[in-house]
Amino acid sequence: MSGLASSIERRNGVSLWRQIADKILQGIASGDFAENAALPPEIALAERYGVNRHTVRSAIAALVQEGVLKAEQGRGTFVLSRKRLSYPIGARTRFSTGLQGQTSERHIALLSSSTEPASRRVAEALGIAKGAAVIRLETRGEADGHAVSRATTWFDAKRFVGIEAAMAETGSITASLKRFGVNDYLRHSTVLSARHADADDLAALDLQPGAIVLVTVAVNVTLDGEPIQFAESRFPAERVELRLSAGY
Amino acid sequence: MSGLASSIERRNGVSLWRQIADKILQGIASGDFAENAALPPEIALAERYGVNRHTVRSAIAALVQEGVLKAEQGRGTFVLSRKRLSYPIGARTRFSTGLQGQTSERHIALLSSSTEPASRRVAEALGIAKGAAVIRLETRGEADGHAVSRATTWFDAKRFVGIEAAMAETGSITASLKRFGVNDYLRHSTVLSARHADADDLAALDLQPGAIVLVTVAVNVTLDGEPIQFAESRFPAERVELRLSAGY
DNA sequence: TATAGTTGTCTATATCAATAGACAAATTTC
DNA sequence: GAAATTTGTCTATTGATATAGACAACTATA
Repeated sequence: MSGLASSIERRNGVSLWRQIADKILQGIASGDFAENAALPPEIALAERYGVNRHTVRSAIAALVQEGVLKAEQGRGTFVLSRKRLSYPIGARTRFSTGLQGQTSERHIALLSSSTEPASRRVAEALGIAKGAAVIRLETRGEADGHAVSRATTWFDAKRFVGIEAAMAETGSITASLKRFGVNDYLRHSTVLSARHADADDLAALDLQPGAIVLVTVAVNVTLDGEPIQFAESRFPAERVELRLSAGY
Repeated sequence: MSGLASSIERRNGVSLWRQIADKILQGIASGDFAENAALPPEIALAERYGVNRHTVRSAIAALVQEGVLKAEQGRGTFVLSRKRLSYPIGARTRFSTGLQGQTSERHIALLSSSTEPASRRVAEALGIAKGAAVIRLETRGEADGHAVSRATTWFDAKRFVGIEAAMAETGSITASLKRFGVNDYLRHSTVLSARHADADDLAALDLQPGAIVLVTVAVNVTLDGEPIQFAESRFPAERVELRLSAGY
């Protein structure tokens, strides 16, 4: 790889400094720029990307703001360790077990909950009538104090009365479902896409505007094949990658 | 759902018109804006997103350029049918079988090929020594005349001598591997991420600058577990979604 | 045919983004 | 201590971005 000389596009709606900030992030993720080491000097980066030094400085300023880089006058600009989390995704993946070994502290925070009529999409996924009551949970996944996911989850309101309370108490979907007699469940289907983060995601995931999120839309079912949960999760692409293992 | 009022961020490196173009694309994908129907008038969109009408016009102009919308003076602006391709991904997925039923014509075009020493990443994936010769193929997947993927693939040069010729001839990885005695293979692991498209992707996938690509990095193995192929594929997020089915 | 609704074009203005050059301030190296 | 290297600050200029308002051109409908 090492996508060198893969140049920069002008007048496209994305400013040069943001594009270069993205390139530097890629460079860190791919190992081109080692962690805890100095970045090439600004003049070298400007030459490398074919832009003015001040443009590089804007990119660096944004990454310093994000906490990815640290600039020291006279010495250089340094890469703070910020490895991407690798988030396994598969039939039996749960949030807490997924990141085992990569982080020390992780849980799901319940941001808000509400009951609403099912949209067509939700109704079809859960196998209930359109307009039937569903419980919607807005949650944020956290690992080591950093937000790593932002999800919207729907349950059949009739079958899972009070699951929002269980969720707030336990901080775990799996534990909450157990209270309703669901001891095991499988991921039935997942659809993956990507887009720019919207204002909601930006705030919840502590991202800079323009950031990209990976989006998964999944249906979980019991071992009998009964759909119990429909969820859309957003992951910050700069901090998380999704891994599909063979044993899916 | 229906992320209404999820507002717009200013001075972040991404211009307002590009953010609004993204929102309109989302709206089409989510069904907020029906295909073949008229978009709300420019003034309504401007109010909805809290920007000037001219800014909305810039966004629409970009999407007209991309072929997503069609504006007609006096009548309105219309959504051209442009559904996302749903690309299945799993242990036994091949490009040609994957899109069956969704498109009529599909094949892989070989853009270029070369022999090079294996980087650390490639060597580890293929289980060969770093620096050993590998064949690199640059390909583009096409469906119905539209580019839907852009991939870089590596093979052990010793084991797959001349695979680039087979690839150019057959337009299929599966058929090419058959010539080397590989009648079946499995996807061993896949890592998923997303980023802004670089200049290469933009040209090959016919994207507008600022577009997002889904990135998969995969290792394919024979039934015996021998790694034979390492590939990084880029999919345009606005045209393709990846689907993981239960039967993975 | 008249009117309302919608897209297209034009002018003007203010701010952001990018380039350019010069020099200050801090650190490292000789 | 002097020189070289690197980040920080300042001024100036150009082009892209965003807002504002007015009006033309076209379409559909009453």
